[in-house]
Amino acid sequence: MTAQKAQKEQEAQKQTSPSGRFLEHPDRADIRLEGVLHALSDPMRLQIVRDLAAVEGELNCSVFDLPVSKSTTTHHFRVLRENGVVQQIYRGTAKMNALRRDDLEALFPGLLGSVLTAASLQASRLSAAP
Amino acid sequence: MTAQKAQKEQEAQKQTSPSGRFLEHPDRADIRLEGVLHALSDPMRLQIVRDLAAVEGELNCSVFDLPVSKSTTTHHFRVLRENGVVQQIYRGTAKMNALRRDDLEALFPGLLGSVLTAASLQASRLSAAP
DNA sequence: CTCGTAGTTTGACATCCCTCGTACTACGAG
DNA sequence: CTCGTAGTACGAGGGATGTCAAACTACGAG
Repeated sequence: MTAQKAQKEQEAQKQTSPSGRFLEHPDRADIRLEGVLHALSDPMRLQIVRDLAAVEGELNCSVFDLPVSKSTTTHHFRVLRENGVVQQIYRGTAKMNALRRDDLEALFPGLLGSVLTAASLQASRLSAAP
Repeated sequence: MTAQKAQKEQEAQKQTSPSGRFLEHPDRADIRLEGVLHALSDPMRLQIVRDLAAVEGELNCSVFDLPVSKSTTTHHFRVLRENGVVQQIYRGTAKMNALRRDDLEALFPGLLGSVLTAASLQASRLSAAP
């Protein structure tokens, strides 16, 4: 499922779901470059974004094998969402995550790609040097 | 003067200058993507980088008209230098600053460009909507 | 030598950020 | 209905960050 479909699904949930499990997302126009850069400047969050980019779809929180507690994981996903980097939506007990590729590309063309490339290069560089 | 020339000049100073006014810079291999993103995620520092990029050369600290005190300005330049974004060198009483374009381009191709483009786009976007 | 200019250092302060544990809620399976 | 799973909320602690003012250092001009 694409991020756009997920967004529409969330819109639908806002009107039909009785339980109020909604997640606030910034509008595209409210996403700030400084916020995005800050969100990406944490190693844990950068790893999350790389994983999300790798699968081209959406992932639930628990597939990420992060070396931190559950609360900390929640915190990092919240930062990514509040800064407009990811789209989150509840599906049953799971919370699915997807990159907001289109929004980011429209606002900051090429930025996500070069950050992902840079992260890959750095990862190779660091693992190659013992 | 280019950043490379400035670096050589600093190497020379390390051996000849009696006063010990040197500034530590990370080697290219020690520059980390997370650090660069963090350095760029502050509005003040992003503005500095944009100004440096605009002139294609080097600028001393005082040409930046930042709405903060002198100590805070020193602090921001230090963060940029310690994270490998700028090259600094003393020339008389002035401290000249230049982007480390080549190092950044080698490590993270396209990153600096897309960040600068994104910053320009955002600036237009924000100033256009009153 | 003396002075002004440019920038640093130090210390302080408020705030934010990453992390955690514990208690809690929402949902699906049975 | 009951239970297990997935994730949230709520502090709280410890460290980093952005900001400032005041005292200081280094250099060039005169």
